[in-house]
Amino acid sequence: MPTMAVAVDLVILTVRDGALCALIIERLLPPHEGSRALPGGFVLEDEDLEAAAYRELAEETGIEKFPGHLEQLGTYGKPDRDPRGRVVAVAYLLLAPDLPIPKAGSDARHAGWIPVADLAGTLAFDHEAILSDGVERARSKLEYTNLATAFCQSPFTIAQLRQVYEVVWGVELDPRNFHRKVTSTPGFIEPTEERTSHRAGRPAQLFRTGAAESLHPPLLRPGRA
Amino acid sequence: MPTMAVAVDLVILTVRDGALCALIIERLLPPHEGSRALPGGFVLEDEDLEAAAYRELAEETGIEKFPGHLEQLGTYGKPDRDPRGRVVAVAYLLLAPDLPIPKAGSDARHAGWIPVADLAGTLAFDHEAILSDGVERARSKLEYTNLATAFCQSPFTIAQLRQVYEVVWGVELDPRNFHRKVTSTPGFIEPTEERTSHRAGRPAQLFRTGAAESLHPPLLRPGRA
DNA sequence: TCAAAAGTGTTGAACATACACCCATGT
DNA sequence: ACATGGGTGTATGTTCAACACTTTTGA
Repeated sequence: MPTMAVAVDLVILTVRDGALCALIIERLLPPHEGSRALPGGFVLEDEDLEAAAYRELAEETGIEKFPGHLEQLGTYGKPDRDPRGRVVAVAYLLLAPDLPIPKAGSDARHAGWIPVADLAGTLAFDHEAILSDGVERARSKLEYTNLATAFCQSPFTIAQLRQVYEVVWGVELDPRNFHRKVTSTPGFIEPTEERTSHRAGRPAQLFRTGAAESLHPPLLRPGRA
Repeated sequence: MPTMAVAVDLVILTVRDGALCALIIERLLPPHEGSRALPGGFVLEDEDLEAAAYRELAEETGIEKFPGHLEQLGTYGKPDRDPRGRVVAVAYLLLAPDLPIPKAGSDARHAGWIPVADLAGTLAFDHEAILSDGVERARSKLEYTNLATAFCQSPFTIAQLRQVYEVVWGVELDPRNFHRKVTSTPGFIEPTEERTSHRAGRPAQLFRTGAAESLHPPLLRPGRA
C-alpha cells in the first residue's frame, strides 16, 4: 500500500480596491524558488485536514483567528505535479475580508494581496489551475448563498456588499433593486442599530451576516446589467 | 515530511425501481469484515486520482467502461477514520444509469444496488457521511445542470427523465410543465428521430443528452409540487 | 370506443428590471 | 442651497404553476 505526502494549499480571496485579490506568497526555497505560489504546507502525522489549513493560514498571515468562510475546494493529485515527488494537495478556499497582512509570516516568506487578474502565468506548480477553480467556485457561490458577506467586515453597508458582487462577477448592479433584494430575503443579512458616519450623502444602515447560508431562489445572477 | 496512504472511495448512484440506489460492496477483509461499504481502494504510486477511481470502478463492477458522469466529491482525512492507520480518502461521485452488476467483482467482493434509504447506520468507516454528501451533491446538481440525463440510458423519454427528478428530490412534478421546460431549454436534451414502442398510450419521442452542462436559470427546483 | 400516456394552449400570480422620485447628511 | 449617496414606489415585461384540452397509440 503506497504512501505519499499530503499537503493543503489555500486559495484566499478578498475584494480590495475594486479588484478580486488572492493572498500570494513568494517562495524562498526550491522548487520554484523566488516565484509566486499559494500559501500551503504539508499535513502532519495526526492532524486533521481542516486543522492543517487553519494552521497554515495562521503561519502564513501571522493572524491567529483569520475571519471568513473556509471550505474544501478540491484535491489535486497528478503524479508529476510536484518535482519533489508524489504530493497530493487538498485545496481549501477562504473568502475573507480585506485585512492588512503583516509583512512576513512566521517562516519569513513574504505574503501579500495580488489581483487575480495579474497572476496569469506566474504561479508555481499547478497553483494557477487551483486558483482558477477557487475563483470559479466563489463566483457560483455568490449566486445562491449569502457568502458575499464573508468578504465584508462586520458591520457593513449594502453598498459595500453590492460592490463585492460587482467585483467578483464583473458586472454593474442597480443599487436600488439590489437593496430591495437583499433586505427582503429572509436570513440573508441582519440589520443593526448603527449607521455610517459618512463622507457624503445620507448615512447608510449597517448590517451583519444573516443565518441562512443557502437560499433557494438565486439571489442574483451574473451577466445582467 | 509525513506520508500517508491515499484511497479513492466511490459514491455510485442510480435510479432503480423508483428509488435512489447506491452501489455497495460487502467487505471480505478486516477491518469491518462482513459489513457494507462504498467501493474503493488505494491509489497506486504513479497513478492519477481520477485514473484510480476508474480502475476501482472497473474492478468492483466488472464493467470496463461504466457510463455516467464522474466528478470529485471531496476528501476525507480525519486521522482516526481508518483503524489501519492514517488514510486520506478522495471521494468521487458517479451518476450512472441502472445497469445490472455482475455478481462479484474481480476481487470476489459482492457488489449490488441498495436503496440509500436502507443504508442508514450500516456502512463501515465514515462512508455514511460520504454517501450523504454525495446524495446531497446529486440533489443540488440536478437543479442547475442537465446531469439528470446521466441517470438515463440513451435514448430516453421525457417521462423517464422526469422520474429521475421525482425520485432524487422526492417530489411530484407536473408532466406537462416538465415537458415544456426541458424541451424549451437550449442544450438540455437533443431530440432523436426514434419513438418508443410502448405498453400503453401514445408513443413518446426519444432524446439524448444535450451539450450544455450548466444552465443559468435553474431548470427546476425541489420542494414544489 | 375506451383507457392511458404524450404533448399543447391559456390564464392569473409572482417576480424582475428599469427608472422616477423622495430622504438625510456634509459642505 | 446643492451635491452626494441611501432608500422607496411603481409600471412594464417575463417566467411559472395550474389545469383544460387535444393527440396517438393498444386493447
